Amino acid sequence: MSEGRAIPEATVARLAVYLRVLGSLSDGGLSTISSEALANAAGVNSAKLRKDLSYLGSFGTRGVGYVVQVLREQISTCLGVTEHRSVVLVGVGNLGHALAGYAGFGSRGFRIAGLFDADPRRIGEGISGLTVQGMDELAAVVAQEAVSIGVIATPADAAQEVCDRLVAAGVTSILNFAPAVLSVSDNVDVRKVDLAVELQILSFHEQRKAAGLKAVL
Amino acid sequence: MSEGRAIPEATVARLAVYLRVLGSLSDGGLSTISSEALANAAGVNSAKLRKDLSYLGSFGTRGVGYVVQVLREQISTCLGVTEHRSVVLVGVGNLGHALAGYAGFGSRGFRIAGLFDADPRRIGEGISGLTVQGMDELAAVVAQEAVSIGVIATPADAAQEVCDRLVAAGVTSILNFAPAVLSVSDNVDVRKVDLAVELQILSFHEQRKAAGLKAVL
DNA sequence: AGTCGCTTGTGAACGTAGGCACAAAGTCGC
DNA sequence: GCGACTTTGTGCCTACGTTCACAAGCGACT
Repeated sequence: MSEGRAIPEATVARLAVYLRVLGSLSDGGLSTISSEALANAAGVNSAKLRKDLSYLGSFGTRGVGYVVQVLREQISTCLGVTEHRSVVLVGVGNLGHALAGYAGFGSRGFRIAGLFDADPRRIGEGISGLTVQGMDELAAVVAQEAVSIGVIATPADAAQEVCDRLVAAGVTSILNFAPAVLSVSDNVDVRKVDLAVELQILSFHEQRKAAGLKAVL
Repeated sequence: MSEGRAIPEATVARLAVYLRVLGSLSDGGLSTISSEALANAAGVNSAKLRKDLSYLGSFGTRGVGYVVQVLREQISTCLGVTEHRSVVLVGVGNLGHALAGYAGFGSRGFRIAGLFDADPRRIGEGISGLTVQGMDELAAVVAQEAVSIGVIATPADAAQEVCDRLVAAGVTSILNFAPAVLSVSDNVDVRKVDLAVELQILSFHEQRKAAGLKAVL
């Protein structure tokens, strides 16, 4: 199966999870693993896992399984996180602070190249080794550090403007934590994480469980 | 279309977004809206929006559109957020702090009924009007405040244990921010948010864009 | 009251994703 | 070297989700 094949979106999301799980397993000293075992550790069906991996090529050994190290390299290459990728973070409020201090980014292939905020009172503040800069500096940092990903952690009403500035500066992928719909041109990818939406989805299922219970009574 | 019909998972996620968008529109004084306009504001296709709404029943008016207020009530009811739903948050580190202070929960149907942490040094700390409690208090709070949703914002290695304790206390839905796969019994719903995974998905698309560019050259 | 224009609600077609089950391909023991 | 056993890679089928396109329904205007 060649590298040229289009990889489904759903598969990409799972590959990232496999990579994380493989990291722990590898730290535990495991050198090879079967699809069954890895699938269990990642919480998916083993057939689905094999199909996912088959998009990257076929480098498992029948009767044995996969070599953990090889798998990590293949997935890292596919996801483009073989060397660290630079990101900028805009909005250093509550959530922005937490993100800036999140160790998981560094250990999983990302480097925060800059922190930005529109509020003059926050500029100059130091957060985990970085200094918060004003929005005027954004374009220069993005260009100089070859940043391709921007993270938006501003209030909703500022999100679209920040997004536009990021795109203007050359960013082509955006991770948006603000509860707002962003409109961007086709060549820019946006992923959104809305914490309240996640809770509401869970709430829906709770609602269903409660309704089901009532029906039984 | 009756309430009894099963609502697809994908639709539920979008309903939460519609509800958010309707909130802003309603604040802006709008009283009715067409599927086309709402779809634009929510960033989806209008046919999809109509189909989504049709799962709740049919209360649009042909030639006119939907009454904003009615729509909000219908969606709120469906999602089970007509009155505030209580949640508990476990893990008051970097991210936990941010979540505890997030105003969006309150305004979108949720109330934080308790903050918990295993670290004795954090117990007693006050965060946005609440006091951090020890894990021993968890079960009592869950029972007393009728909490059905738990949020895990601990390090990965503590996540499974915290999850088990939440379930034992009676929580039936979990939102997991820890980069770990949780195993739970079938009657418990888990949603996970992994910040690094989100970035890796964006990274993948960047990788593709770069590869495409190279192919052109 | 009748007609016209607009918008909903939905059937039908299409595309994507998931899961089973099995042949192919390798290892290990003898 | 050979046979038994293990595990991969994948073809096929089913289920889910998305999009199109249009008939049915409602209000506004005459």
